[in-house]
Amino acid sequence: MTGNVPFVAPLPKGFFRRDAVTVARDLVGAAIYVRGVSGRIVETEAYRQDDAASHSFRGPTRRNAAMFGPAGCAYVYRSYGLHLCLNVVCAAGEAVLLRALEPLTGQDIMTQRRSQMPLRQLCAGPGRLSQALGITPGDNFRPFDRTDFFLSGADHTPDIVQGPRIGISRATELDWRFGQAESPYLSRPF
DNA sequence: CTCTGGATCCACT
DNA sequence: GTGGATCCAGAGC
Repeated sequence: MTGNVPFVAPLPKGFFRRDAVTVARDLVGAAIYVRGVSGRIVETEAYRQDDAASHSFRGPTRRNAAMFGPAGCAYVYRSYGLHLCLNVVCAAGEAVLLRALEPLTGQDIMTQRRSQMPLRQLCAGPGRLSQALGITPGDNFRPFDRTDFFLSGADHTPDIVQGPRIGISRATELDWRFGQAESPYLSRPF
């Protein structure tokens, strides 16, 4: 296994203010730092306003307000009444769902938060990822612009695979799920 | 106001 | 592979 050393490469200005599909692809291989723990992003999904599977499809509401806020901020929502899911806001009404990480630092903390789950499953899924990172509803709207809440560019360009998004019932024909090829930390194989 | 169905995870069979 | 947990936003009346 390689790449267990954290890296920091600030993303270019305007990186997030783009099409969510482009950002979703470009975030594979990037790293996320949240309050002392970090991971490499190995799986993402894009959601756009012209996309029947997106929370933003029918325009701004109270829940999806962050999706219409500044690019580069978090959109956090509760799923199935239990889990939290973490997105990064892109262009207006668009966001990238972070679906899986390869744990980098703070593995002990993440393991504790995740009830001693094995490394491979620590961040393999949007709810698991949010729990491992300690994301709360209070992180909704939070900009990724601090050392303890940050998104870094990739330290190398991984091979990318893509396919249909998971767990949706509309717009299933769109291949807007992106992953790092052959990563053992994916929520599901492609 | 009521009703429905999730951008999920986990335990169990 | 299946079903339960758990709850609230959004839609419709």
